[in-house]
Amino acid sequence: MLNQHDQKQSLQNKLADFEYACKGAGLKLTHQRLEIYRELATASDHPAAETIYKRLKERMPTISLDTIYRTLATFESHGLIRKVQTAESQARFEAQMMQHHHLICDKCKKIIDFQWQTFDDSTLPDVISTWGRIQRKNVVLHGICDKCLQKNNLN
Amino acid sequence: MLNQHDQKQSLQNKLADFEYACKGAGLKLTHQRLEIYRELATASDHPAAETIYKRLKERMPTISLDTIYRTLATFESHGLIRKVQTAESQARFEAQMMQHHHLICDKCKKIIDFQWQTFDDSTLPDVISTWGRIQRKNVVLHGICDKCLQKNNLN
DNA sequence: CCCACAATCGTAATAATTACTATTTAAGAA
DNA sequence: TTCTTAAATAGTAATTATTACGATTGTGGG
Repeated sequence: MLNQHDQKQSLQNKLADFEYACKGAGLKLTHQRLEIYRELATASDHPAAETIYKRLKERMPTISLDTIYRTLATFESHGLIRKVQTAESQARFEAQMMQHHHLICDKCKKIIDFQWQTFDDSTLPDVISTWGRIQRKNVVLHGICDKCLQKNNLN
Repeated sequence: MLNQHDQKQSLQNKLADFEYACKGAGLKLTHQRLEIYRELATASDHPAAETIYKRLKERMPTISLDTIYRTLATFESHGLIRKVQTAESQARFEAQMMQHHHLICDKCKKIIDFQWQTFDDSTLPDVISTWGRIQRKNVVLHGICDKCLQKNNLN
């Protein structure tokens, strides 16, 4: 497990890792894949496929929405990115693969990443032991962010 | 906060609470709403709208899919049920409103509820404090359940 | 440089959800 | 109990999100 410092991996390194992973998986390194990955890796807002499409279209006017969806699915199946669990209708994605947790504003739907080492180190309750093989344990916090509280005078 | 024992609330009590909540919210107590709620309250598999529709159609042949969606949305906005966060395209629902957590099999997509008092009692990391107002904190565990492990010889 | 085949583009199709309108029904008043 | 009215439903149409398809393009190995 990498430490706090390593999480702030430079974009350079991420892209290098990405290229290496593509090579290893036999995935051709296309312009589109590189740009889609770069877009997701630099985005901090866990964008939906449609959002990525709109952003990329500025730089790559001919890119197709199908390519975005297909590529994101490919990336996910190779463990390069993850689909974020939300209760929204549109799926959202993230390139951050290090252990982290989510803080979700139920008003503006903004998702923030955070670390919680104490939780990561904790042992699961006994009932779980017979269930199967646990691969990930994550915390999801829901609430209203400060900005929304002030905007709507909900405080 | 109710204790462990109260969580195993009888269907009778749940339905009574439901009727009371509808009355309080000015929601008409229709046959459809009652049956949709009953179906969800007795289901243990966090069903999708479509699933509820199929099940109810046996007993209520004329019920419309639109009613299922509309009613579930109404229930959710009144805090009677919750939309479960998944990475699937279909939204899934639950009537269990007591504090609990989810264990999800990434193979068969089955979702199991579990309790974790130690986690519920834990305090959040400091970074969170300035974010806004936290309303829920939940754990989501991902993995492969025993059944799937044996079926696919993944163990 | 050329070739094979994987990947893309543009569009069509499907899946999931929401909207619309005529009709029905719950629930309060008479 | 019957009447009244607004809310809710059924059936269907429309929209949104995602996936599929077939012709064309482009990567990467030889």
